Amino acid sequence: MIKFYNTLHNKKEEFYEREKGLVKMYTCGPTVYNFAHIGNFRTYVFEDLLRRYLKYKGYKVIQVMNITDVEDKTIREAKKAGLSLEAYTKKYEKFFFEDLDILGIERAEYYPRATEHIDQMVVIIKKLREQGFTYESEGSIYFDISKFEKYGKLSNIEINETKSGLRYDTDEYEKEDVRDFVLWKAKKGDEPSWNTELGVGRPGWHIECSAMSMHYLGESFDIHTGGVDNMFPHHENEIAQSECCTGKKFVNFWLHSAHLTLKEGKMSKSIGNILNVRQILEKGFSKEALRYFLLSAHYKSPLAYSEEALEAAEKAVTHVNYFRDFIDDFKVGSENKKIAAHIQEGKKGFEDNFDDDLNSAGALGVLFIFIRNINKELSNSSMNAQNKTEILNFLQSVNRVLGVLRENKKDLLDKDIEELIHKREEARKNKDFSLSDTIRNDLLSKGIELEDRKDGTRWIRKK
RNA sequence: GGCGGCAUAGCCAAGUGGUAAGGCAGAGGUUUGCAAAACCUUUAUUCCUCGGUUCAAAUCCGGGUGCCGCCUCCA
Repeated sequence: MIKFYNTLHNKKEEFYEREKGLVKMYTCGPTVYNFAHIGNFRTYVFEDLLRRYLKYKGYKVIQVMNITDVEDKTIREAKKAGLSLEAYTKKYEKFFFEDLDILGIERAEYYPRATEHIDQMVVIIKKLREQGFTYESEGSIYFDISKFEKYGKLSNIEINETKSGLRYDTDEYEKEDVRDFVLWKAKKGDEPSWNTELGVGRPGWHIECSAMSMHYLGESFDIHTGGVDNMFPHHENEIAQSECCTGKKFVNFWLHSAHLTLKEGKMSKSIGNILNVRQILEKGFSKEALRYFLLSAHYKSPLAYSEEALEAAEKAVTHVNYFRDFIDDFKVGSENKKIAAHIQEGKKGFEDNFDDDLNSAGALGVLFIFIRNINKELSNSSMNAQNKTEILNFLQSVNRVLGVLRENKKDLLDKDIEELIHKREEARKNKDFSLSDTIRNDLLSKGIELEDRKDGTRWIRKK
């Protein structure tokens, strides 16, 4: 039984799907006007964890992640760069997908671009207009939130209690109420525009997600996720426009992830305290360490960035990988009856934690206890081939969710390294320690670490 | 001003009524040609503070303090 903290009701709830065995989820994706920063990726890793765990539990998952390629920022930055909107956004879209791969984030089933779904947006806006939920002002179409009584339900915003003295840029908006939001923006200047039944213009940001989610997942679906900052107004607006359009409940479960923070507060482009994936790798951290760091705290707790935390993550990831390699290289002997029990315990602990609102931090704790138990077991007794296979299978199954194991060194075996190790073995036998140390240091400088054990020398790639 | 969240060891971080997981760092040990790594052992009488409920509280309730998020584009 899986439980999720459902923001819609502010409590943990048992998960249920609309269609047996199938989970349809929509995850708010990137606005492709720049590199996504690692705070953005905290949310994408959380969503990946959600997706992978649902699959681990046997669900078929259909995930949609939108690519926002038309809104104020993409238009502004494309113009600044002297590129067409398409040329400009495709560039960052490409970087985005590369970064997803670096972090081991599984691909969603659909990555719709807003610019390719204008028709679907127009259909929704027309329906809303027919039903009297909108009004027009200077060619733009706005959603009238006073027509939707549930407005504010998700974020617990009392719409009459807005901060007094709060300043809105009234020059830019011609709304009747400042909290109304725009569905369709009339063409301004030389902005990109589409000639539609609604006139010449472009869609507002909020309608993009409603249109793309309902197009691929239907009028009602199971899970919608995003960062907490999107709860209001974006998700609130999505609910309003979608439910007013269809008359049906939009989404059953809303999951929101907390921010990655720095001393200055949350990581955000407007504060300027951002780091992207490539910058982390340039500092010398591995991609697995970054992923581990991002899932080392529960997704609903703010996570503080620091290099110390990344260093700890790096060591922890190496620890797990070292263990996998140790098992992989283990010379089997007789059966060890305790191993199956440890695996069972580990599996239960892992699932209990993930069932409980994706408690990845708790699950990692279980994994390390498992590693210690097996190490202890093997330090003074042996195991047979079946034990070994079962341990490796368990690690693989856990890793299908966590994604922190590096490629098995045997997949990238390097003949030269093996040869050098052999040469060093000879030198050591001949007590030529200066040669053996030289070889060891050379390899270390290439990131290959040697370990002299009773049964020979092993090597691991540090990163 | 309104709404919400958080406060656990040197650092990071689980734990929501039954007597403090785990990672990193530190200490001791095993091992080693010497190392490094690995492995083992160990490290919070106590969970921001003050009161209350209870046989029992880090966990529930009330007051206080501090930090953060949202209320405006934002993962």
